[in-house]
Amino acid sequence: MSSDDAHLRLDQQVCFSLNAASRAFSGLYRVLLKDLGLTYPQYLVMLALWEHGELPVKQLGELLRLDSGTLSPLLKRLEAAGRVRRERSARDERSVHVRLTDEGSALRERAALVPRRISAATGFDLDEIRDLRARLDRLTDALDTAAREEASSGSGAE
Amino acid sequence: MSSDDAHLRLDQQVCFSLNAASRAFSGLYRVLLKDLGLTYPQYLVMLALWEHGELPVKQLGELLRLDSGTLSPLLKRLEAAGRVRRERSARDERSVHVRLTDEGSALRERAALVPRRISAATGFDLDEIRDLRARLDRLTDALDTAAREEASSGSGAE
DNA sequence: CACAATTAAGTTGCGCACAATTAATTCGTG
DNA sequence: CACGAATTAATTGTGCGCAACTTAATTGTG
Repeated sequence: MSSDDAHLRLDQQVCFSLNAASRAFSGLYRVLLKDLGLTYPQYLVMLALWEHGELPVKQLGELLRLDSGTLSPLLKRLEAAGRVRRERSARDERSVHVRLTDEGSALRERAALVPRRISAATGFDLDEIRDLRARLDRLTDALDTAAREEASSGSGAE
Repeated sequence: MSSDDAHLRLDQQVCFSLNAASRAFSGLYRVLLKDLGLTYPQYLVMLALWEHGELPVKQLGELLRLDSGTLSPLLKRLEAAGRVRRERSARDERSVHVRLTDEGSALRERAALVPRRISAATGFDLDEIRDLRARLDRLTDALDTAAREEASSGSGAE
């Protein structure tokens, strides 16, 4: 209704475009990971484990920005599928360590082609990818900060 | 293990960054929309209705890239909250038209501030936003195309 | 006109994301 | 050492996204 409708609408569409792109990625990953019996979030967990070997749930959550409400059932499914094992730490019984089974490690070979096919599908070159990633990470930081501020000013004690 | 690990890992992170940015947006919208009693997907539906007044579910799905499996329950919730009404079209009884209630229309005023606050939170200027959106839309198209090709070559007749 | 193919919504089932809560363990401080 | 605060996972509940399927109406073709 005001004069800056165009501005406002455009802006709304950044999030919309972002959302669409994110879902498009998921769709492609879904197809590529189907044979491996992995979802995209499960694939991310496997990537982290292939790189680090073993991780406490806490650290996995920090790496992937996911909380236990998401990770606990996800890890349960990965364990049921024989890809990982979970065991309480002896040193700190609050902590649960996730590590690959032999089957989980072996899956790495079969997943080797995935990144290349994703890369090819984007049609972006390395510089473009780097640039896009940088912008997105900057955006994420800005949004996270704003959300925290809104949350604390909205109902907080000030 | 191969020489292009860096390339592969970077690439994986585009999707990761994208996903993170998308969730960060959701988080901020969640805070801003809380008072209105809307989720972000519900807000998108309301935006479409505020713009078009009334829409068949089919067209709503095309605008938002969502299918009936997602929209049907979402619209049911919006209807239960008194924001929209659904009625079967008289001309074509397969089609269901969604239109705003008075309460739904009135909500527009209260949502007027949201885009501005989102815009401010990104820290991006108009050109940057336009550019980012263009890249993301290009990416989405490329990924959608690739997913379709993978799907048809994976199990299709050719 | 009849009937197969198509189209539009809805339903079911599964997995993810996240808020809120709970349970168990560890830490910190008196 | 005791006990409250903090930390770590897990659980519960709600909503979204999507595949697969169902139901009902319309369209197209003979």
